[in-house]
Amino acid sequence: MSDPARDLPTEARRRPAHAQVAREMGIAIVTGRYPPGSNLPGEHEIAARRGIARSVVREALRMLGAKGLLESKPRAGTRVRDRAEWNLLDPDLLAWMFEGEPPADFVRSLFQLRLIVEPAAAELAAVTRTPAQLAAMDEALDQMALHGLATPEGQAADQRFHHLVLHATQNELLVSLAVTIGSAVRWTTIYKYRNSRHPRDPMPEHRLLYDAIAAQDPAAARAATVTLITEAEAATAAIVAQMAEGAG
Amino acid sequence: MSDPARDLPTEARRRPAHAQVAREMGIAIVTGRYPPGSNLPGEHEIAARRGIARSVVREALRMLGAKGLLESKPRAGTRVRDRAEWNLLDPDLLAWMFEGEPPADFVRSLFQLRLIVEPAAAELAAVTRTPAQLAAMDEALDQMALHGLATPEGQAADQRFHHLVLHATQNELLVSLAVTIGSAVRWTTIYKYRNSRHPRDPMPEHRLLYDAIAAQDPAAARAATVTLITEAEAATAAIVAQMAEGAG
DNA sequence: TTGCCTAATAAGTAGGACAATTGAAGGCAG
DNA sequence: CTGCCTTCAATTGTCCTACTTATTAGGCAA
Repeated sequence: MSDPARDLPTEARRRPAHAQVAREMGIAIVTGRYPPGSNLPGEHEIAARRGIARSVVREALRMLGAKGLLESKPRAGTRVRDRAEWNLLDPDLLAWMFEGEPPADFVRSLFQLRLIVEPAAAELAAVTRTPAQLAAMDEALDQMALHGLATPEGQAADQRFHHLVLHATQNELLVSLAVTIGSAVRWTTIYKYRNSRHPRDPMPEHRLLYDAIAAQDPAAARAATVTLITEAEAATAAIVAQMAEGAG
Repeated sequence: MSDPARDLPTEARRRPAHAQVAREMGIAIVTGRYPPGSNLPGEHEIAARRGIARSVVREALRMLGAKGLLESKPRAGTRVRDRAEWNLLDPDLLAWMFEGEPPADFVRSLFQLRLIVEPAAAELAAVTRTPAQLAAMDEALDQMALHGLATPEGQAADQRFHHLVLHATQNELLVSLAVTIGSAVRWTTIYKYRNSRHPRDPMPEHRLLYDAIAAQDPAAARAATVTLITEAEAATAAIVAQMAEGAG
């Protein structure tokens, strides 16, 4: 009952120190506090400043290096690599991007990518889906309709439905993309329902997509997906504009 | 003078130990030697077996963990995560996949992804490309025609051309995808020209794509890209079949 | 000016020690 | 016998300290 900070997704609950440090430094980098080409403080200094061991710092730096953010050389120090070399499709990186204020250009890129990948995936899924997957999609939509998209359960069902569609393509690279995109889309959904109440009921479109996949109609599946994403983008754009208004 | 193994691209030239270990263990994991769900040897044991310090092992494990391959917990050890949680869009992971024998299903997924992303990107690029980018593409194609695709220079020019197309979309997520896909495609190209001599001259199709982008004709750009990838896939499939024949 | 050589510096590696966590064995009560 | 609880031990997590290696800046000589 009295468990403080349990339903606060922003606060981490007892993660290893190296993961914590990696997260904080990763956010600092992707939000521009350490711009590409600049050097990070030395390992000793970072460790001393945070009161932790150098090994922890090094493990964190290795993690960020594995994501393409950093490059370390003796004597030269640790440099932030050029943005083009970052592995932006990394789920952590995506999430960290949205920790700062959302860059409008990045959101645009994200929806553009969705508009490229997901309609094509829906086409594929309409052909390759199994009956079992179809049933799972049906159930996810039921859950979604039951709870509504304003609730965490409903949002989870939404995510599950879209993930199922990607998964049905039998293409593990597309599934991997789904995880990445999904983590980012979660953010837009949260903001959408935080700032405006029920902008539109997306259930009819979702059902349309489901019906197309059930009927194994690729063209209809594509059309339904395009509609879905386009509307989501429009809604998000409205929110972003509203926020910019409020800020300006 | 006496510097052995200097011009061997397969062998790493003095990389840090932690990167070396991460690479070797990463390959062992993605090629199935440590299957998902299984536990790795303990950190002490790995260190002792390889004759290195545990700190080096831990840094390597953190790198693999950052790519979604591992999950470590006290007492429970370090477990290989489920394949669905791997970050397959990571360039290193992609490269490591091809260190073993190429999984046919994975190659299929790769070309399917290319067929989804690159034609759409070409459409975009045809509209958004700048004159400077167009000129760079032209030069890359000239280099490609000059050296031929059988040479490293020609292959580099090919990569550069495709990268330029993606870059012209002004979408950094697509660019990031390009790096990933490109690193994998490099493998297929190498094999293609190692096992069969000049299966087909791809220059006309490349020029067709260039002309479409120059004319800002999205439909033509899409069509040309589809042709390019389809032919590359057919050629690769033939090689894979040939290799399977030779193996069986 | 140019080239080499030295020295300073920061990352890389090693190795040991202890703490924290947690899964599992074993004991206790029902 | 069953199920909960305690205790234990194994493994990762963290810290420390020393040393090594690579790299570059800057001095020195030609």
